[in-house]
Formats: sequence, structure tokens, C-alpha cells
Amino acid sequence: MAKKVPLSDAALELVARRFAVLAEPMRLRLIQALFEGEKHVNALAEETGGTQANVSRHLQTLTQAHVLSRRKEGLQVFYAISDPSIYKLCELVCGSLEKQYSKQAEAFE
Amino acid sequence: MAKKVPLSDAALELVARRFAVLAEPMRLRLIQALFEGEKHVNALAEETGGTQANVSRHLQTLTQAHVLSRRKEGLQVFYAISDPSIYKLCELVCGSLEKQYSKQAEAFE
DNA sequence: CAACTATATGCGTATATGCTCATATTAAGT
DNA sequence: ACTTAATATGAGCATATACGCATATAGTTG
Repeated sequence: MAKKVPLSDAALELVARRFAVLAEPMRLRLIQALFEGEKHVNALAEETGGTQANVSRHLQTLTQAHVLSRRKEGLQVFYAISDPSIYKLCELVCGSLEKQYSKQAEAFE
Repeated sequence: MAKKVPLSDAALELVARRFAVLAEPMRLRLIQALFEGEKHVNALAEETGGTQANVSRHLQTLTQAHVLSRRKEGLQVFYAISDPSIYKLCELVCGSLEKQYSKQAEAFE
């Protein structure tokens, strides 16, 4: 745990890939919507204002990255957050951005 | 702290942008190199095996995102990590990926 | 001021990826 | 089996961005 050894090229690619998956506003919107619990595709499309096709694609991306899990129930497919680290990840970034912008705000006071 | 309110579109863009900045292997390599302390451009180029031009560009990207800070000293420019949340961010992602892959490894045992 | 060094940047190219539209697939109900 | 509903996917287009090459800029030294 907490290795101090530099990561291999392959590992860096994986980490970069992970960040890339989270680097789209629509995917963040979906993740945010799923913070409330699992939902099916149409519900997510409606809630986020995206088209069915686009939402489905993003959900696929997130699922392949093991950020979400997929559960079929009849005609519907339910998605849910499967990687608990996502919560802390988002909190960390939000906190960092808040700090950054409140510092910038101070410059105008 | 820890708002449960959904983020605005503008906020989501900023968060996505933040993740995007971290979504490049070369930038992660630079960040990793800077975990040891501040370094100048040429040293970073050599250590990461990148060209001077490319390294300079990535450093600019990271600095504009307030991940790094920039300090000029004579001809050289030293960069250093300025956002402490980067450490935890990388740890979180690495931990999550380790878990994910060790689970996949178990499937073959 | 000229020569040299360290860093930054303009430009062109290649690649990746998000979005839309149309259509395919899968499952349920009649 | 046919129809309808929910989701997934193929194709094409538009945009973003990483990289290499050449060159510009800034700072140092003679």
C-alpha cells in the first residue's frame, strides 16, 4: 500500500484512462444522478436531458471502466455506482476547486 | 462542505476539466516526477523522456489548472505541485485500480 | 551588442472521441 | 408470430488535443 515507486508506463495509461472516463460533463451528470441510487436508462436520459443513444453510450463507457454496474430487469437496464472511490474522488476535486475559486474571489474583495 | 445539491452545469464543466487535465500519461509522469520536489523543465524532459517542447506545453496546461506552480530563476523555470489534493487523488485512483485488477486476477486462480 | 542557453509558442497533422440519426437487438405482451 | 417498448450500436461529422518541427522570446555571459 502507498507505494513510493514510480508507476510503470502501463499503469500510468490505466490511471490516465480512469481520469479520462470522468472527464466528461455528461458522464459526471450521470454519476451524480446515480448518487441517489440505481436508475434505468430512460430515467437517466430524462433527468440529464440527454438523448437515449448518447446516455446509453456514456453508461457503457462508465460500465466498462467498472465505475458503474449493470443489471437487467425485463426490458429495462438499471445502472448503479459500483466503485465507491468515486464519491471521494468527486469530493476531493470539488473541494480543491472550491478552494481555488474562493481564493480567486478574495482577490476582488 | 459536502453539499448534497447537484452541481450546476458550469461546475460540472470545471470538474470535468480538472479530470481531463489528469487524463494524460505524460502529465501524470510529470506530476509523479514532481512528487519528489520542484524541478526545472529540462530535468523533467530528461526524466520523462519527452521533448522539451511537449513537456513545456504539458507543464503549461497543469499550471493553468493550478495543479502546478511556476517559479523563474534565471534562465530556468521551476515547477512544483501546488495543489495538495493531487496526492490523494492519485492514491485513490491507484487504490481503486489495484482492487479492480486484483479481483480480475482472482478469477484465474 | 553578439552568442548562447532555457523555455515558450505557432503551425500542421494525426488521432480520439462526443454527438446525432437511423437502425439493430432484446424482451414483453397480445 | 406480430407489435410495442427499452436499450444498444453502426456510420458519419465535428471538434479537441497531443505531438513534432521550427522558431520566437527571455535571460545570461562575454
